[in-house]
Amino acid sequence: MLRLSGNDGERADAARNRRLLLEAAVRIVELHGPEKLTMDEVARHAGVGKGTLFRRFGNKTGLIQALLDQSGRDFQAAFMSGPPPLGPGAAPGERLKAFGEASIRRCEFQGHLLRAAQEGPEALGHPTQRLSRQHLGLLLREAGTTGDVELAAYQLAAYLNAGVLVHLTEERRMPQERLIAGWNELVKRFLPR
Amino acid sequence: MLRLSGNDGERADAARNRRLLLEAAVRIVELHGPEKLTMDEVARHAGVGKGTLFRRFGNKTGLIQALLDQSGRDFQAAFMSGPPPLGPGAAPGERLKAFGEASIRRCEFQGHLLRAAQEGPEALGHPTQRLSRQHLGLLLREAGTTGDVELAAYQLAAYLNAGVLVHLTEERRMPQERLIAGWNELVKRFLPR
DNA sequence: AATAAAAGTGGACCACGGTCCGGTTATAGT
DNA sequence: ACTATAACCGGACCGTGGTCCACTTTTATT
Repeated sequence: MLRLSGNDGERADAARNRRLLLEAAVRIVELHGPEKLTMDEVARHAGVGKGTLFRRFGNKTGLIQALLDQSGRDFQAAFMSGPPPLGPGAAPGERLKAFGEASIRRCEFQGHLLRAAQEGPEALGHPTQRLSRQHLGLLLREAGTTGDVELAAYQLAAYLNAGVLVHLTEERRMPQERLIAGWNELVKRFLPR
Repeated sequence: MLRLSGNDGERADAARNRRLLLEAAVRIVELHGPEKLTMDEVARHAGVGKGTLFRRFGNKTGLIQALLDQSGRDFQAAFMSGPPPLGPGAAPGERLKAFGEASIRRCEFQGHLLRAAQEGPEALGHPTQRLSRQHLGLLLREAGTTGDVELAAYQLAAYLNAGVLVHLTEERRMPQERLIAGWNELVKRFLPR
């Protein structure tokens, strides 16, 4: 029987192409902005067929998530096991504030990509989003919030949606500080007094 | 100089085609569901060219908004000038609760269309959504909520987003009553105690 | 009734996301 | 080295949303 020897169950040529594709995508975004990121162009710049691109990343959302993967992992690691106030060690209320602030700041540079990755009917079911809500729910419970905590997590997460945040900053021209202050107010409303 | 005589600045043939197109769209949605609502099919069933369809409604979102227009106008009229508790006359807190409940119930039958109409980067800037947020902000102010009321309206509206609501009901299988109770809890958090 | 301009019309055309499948290549076992 | 097979590859192809523009129809004016 045949077995794979690549470290991730991925053949060497496939791994090479994944690298080429990601590099091409990064170059396109840096040079021409996220709106020019089309699947055809990525494949073309990588010198690879379109089928390969879709086999590697599933769809455009998957490609964008791969692009965001590094900073996404960093972010997850930070709030799951990093230093306070984002990570464990601080009071849950402080961690909630830090979580929102970090999310909002992340939108400054990656807002458009994040929005693209978060739109579509299935986005809310994606593991990354689930993890965020789970984390929010956990902190709320730790903080002693009563009632339907699961829904409360959805309510908090809804405000941190990249589509909302980008609209607020670009269309409504609200500075980050205001969005962060708004988040802190919101969090305070959820904490028991 | 030429002038239009149609009541809405629309030529007779154009009005006829608008009617045909809307009827075709309604038929398609009723018969085969919203996912089968393609612009080509609508034009074909209406016996009209695609260019005409796009001239009338701008884009697919515009067509869907036109489909939702009737119930949307009813809803707006209800909370702007209808009977309490949705309309003026009731306490602002009660009106807020009624607003959310009505929004959530509307999603039961029109969720998928509403979601389609609300996705995309420009949806948050659409007049309908602006009006909703304005209304929420007004009620919050009337209720004596302090702080950044404008952002608070965004925070409330974010939970009533059709994408969120549909996900909650269909993916997470939450009953409407729970979503409504969650809304009431949320509203309570925004009211001064 | 004739006229001219504004408004409307339709379908060819385009870009993009996504699928499919016959041919190719890397890999494990011999 | 040879072979079998799973994984990979590329690009032709499709559906959909949206644009474009030469042609037709309505309408106010005369």
